[in-house]
Amino acid sequence: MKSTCCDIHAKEDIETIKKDLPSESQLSDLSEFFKMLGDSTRIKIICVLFHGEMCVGGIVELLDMTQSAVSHQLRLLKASHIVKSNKIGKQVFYSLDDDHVKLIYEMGMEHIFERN
Amino acid sequence: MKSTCCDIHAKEDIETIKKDLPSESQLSDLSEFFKMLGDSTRIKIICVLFHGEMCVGGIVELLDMTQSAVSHQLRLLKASHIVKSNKIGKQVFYSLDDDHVKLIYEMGMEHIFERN
DNA sequence: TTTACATATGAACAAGTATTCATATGAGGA
DNA sequence: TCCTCATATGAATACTTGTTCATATGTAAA
Repeated sequence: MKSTCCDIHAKEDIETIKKDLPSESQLSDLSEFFKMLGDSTRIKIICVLFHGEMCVGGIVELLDMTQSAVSHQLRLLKASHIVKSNKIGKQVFYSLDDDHVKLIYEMGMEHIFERN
Repeated sequence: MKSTCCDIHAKEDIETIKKDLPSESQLSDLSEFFKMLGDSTRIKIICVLFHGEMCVGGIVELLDMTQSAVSHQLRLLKASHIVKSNKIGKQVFYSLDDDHVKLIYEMGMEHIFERN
């Protein structure tokens, strides 16, 4: 905890970086966002929605999961503004709500493939 | 679970999308990767390393956390090939090991700012 | 207005995980 | 060699979270 450990970095550098760091709440929001992508079920749902709008029952069939489990995850994704919903009759259609997600997904895939 | 729920989508569509989905293990790897970004402490560490190489003690001082907690998280980040380490004498310097991370981080930030 | 269907939701449980504490490792200086 | 410093690590604990089960809501058809 002593500041003597990093002699290679002047005290000023540490302070400069500290001031440059985003706020606690911003970083918290950001990690919450990535946490949404950090679950196998949710990534699968997002993957399905890359193909376009899909109703809950369709997602359930595609992923071979419980309707309840899918519904719970859709709720989280919606709260994070990653998906949006559109009710038509008895059915609720979900679709992606953010163009960044596709790019982020693709770069994540690149990371997976390029690592040793 | 009946396939009658999504009359708007022909049975063929469901099967087509199913075949188009990445493998279970790819999606699992991908979600594991995002899971690494989905923690406040780890995002902070990554954020610090955007400024360049930094020793453990420096990160500890910057984030005002236990050396043990930081070390545990660095271990996870290293296992995910997000950071790499470089030992010089008694100190271990960590730096980013993947160019995608910075881009992914920035897009994540855009998502945070653009949502309502 | 009943009934069936599509989806949402609350509670409970199991599994996973971040931090802490204590201690180990390993390298350089005395 | 002995001691100190920087970092790593194992075990324990508290907390978070994904799924399941049961049930509620809401919509359309009969």
